[in-house]
Amino acid sequence: MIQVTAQTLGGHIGQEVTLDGWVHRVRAMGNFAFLLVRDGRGVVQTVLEDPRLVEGLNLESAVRVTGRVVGEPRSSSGAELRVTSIEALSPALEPPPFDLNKKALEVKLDAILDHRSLSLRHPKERAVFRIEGELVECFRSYLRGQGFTEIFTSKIVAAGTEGGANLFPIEYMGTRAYLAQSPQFYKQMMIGVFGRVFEVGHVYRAEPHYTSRHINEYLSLDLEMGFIESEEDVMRMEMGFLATLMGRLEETCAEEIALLGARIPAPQAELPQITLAEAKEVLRQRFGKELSEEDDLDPESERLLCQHSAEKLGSEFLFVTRYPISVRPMYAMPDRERPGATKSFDLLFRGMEVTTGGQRIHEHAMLVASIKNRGLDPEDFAFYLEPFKHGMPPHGGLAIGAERLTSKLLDLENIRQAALFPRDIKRLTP
RNA sequence: GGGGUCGUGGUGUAGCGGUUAACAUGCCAGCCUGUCACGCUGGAGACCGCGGGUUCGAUUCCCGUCGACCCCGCCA
Repeated sequence: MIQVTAQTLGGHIGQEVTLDGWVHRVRAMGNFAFLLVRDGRGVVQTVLEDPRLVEGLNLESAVRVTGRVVGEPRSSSGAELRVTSIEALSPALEPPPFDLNKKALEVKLDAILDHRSLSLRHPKERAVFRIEGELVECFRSYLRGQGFTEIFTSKIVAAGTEGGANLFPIEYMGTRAYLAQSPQFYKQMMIGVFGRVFEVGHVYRAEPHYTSRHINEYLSLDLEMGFIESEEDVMRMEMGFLATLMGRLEETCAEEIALLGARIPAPQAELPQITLAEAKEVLRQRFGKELSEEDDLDPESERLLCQHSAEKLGSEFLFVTRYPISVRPMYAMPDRERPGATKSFDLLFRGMEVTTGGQRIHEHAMLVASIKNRGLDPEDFAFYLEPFKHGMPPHGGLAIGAERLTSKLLDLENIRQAALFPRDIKRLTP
């Protein structure tokens, strides 16, 4: 017997096939019925000449249906499966808590997350994660093509990379450890080994915030590259990745993108960039918003700048560069030409910061001085500092928040919708 | 840590100082041979989050509490 899926059914007209999936909807028409079977990626309309075949089968029951595929102009898909038998592999014990077969899942976020394993069955909910999976896959394949090596660093660490305030402490063999807030130190250390590395992994932030763009565990797409001329090399790498991603998503996720009604930006070889100082000037002149020199951008400014970029600079992306030393971590490379500034950047997209990156300090003495300037003790960073005594090339890197990029790409209202099982200030289950 | 909004059948909403608490969807029963958000008829399902107060009377007003969501600081 031929096994088909929602994707492949149309190629088997005239054949006897089986299809595995879940009872998505039943439309009983009297002497016959339409049974919609949802499988891992699509939904197939099947026809039952005897509607009693589904009697007593709740929605969401796992079934194996057998029948013949026929071309059928009356069906909007052009083909349908005429079912001769239905095997209930695992009947649903009760109806689902909300309607999974409507066009949109009209349920409050709270209920969606409380019943995550069920809400994800909705075609639109799960589409988000097929796209997110493609995004990660593209990140990997693009960087491999650029000579990067994938690394897997420990998420259990002895100290944080940028201060200790927002770390999750854990009990570790009688001593205190922390969940990693970033693979920063390790990816830099691996520059001395591979030259170019990347990592896809969860990172942890214990910040007690509750907003639509924060979760306490998020997927960080990190890269770090050695032998660079400046942070511009890192920005170019990100532009290359993003252009490739946009083209690829349109190819591999067309169905999901259409289902979600998402607007994927057209691939652009170059993305606009402005310095932080220029950005503040735009905010002042165009939007009447005053920010002091030390201020970082607040969320409203990020939204306004993206509006500006879309309207005047021809892109929904915008690099903001040359952040001051005061708002960047100790490893950020100072800009020799502009005292007080660093060779760093953020990437804004549709109103949100989706990336932070920059060139790093690679000279041992300068790094030690920077650590001391922050009131930190270089002794505490001995393991990190070691490779810097042994030929650490000029290097830089960045981190992309996968859920943030995904949620903005798909116009999701809340970042939690781009996390399978989000961890936030209140939610530890499911 | 600070500020705001909201808690009404399974789900999503409406309403309001006195109501048989409404609508949609789901569920149950019946009808329907081409639906694709199928349709039609009937039915069940809510002590209006919890506690206290004001009032002749509170789901409605006030206070507290718990919960949810949003914004800010910070960040991806």
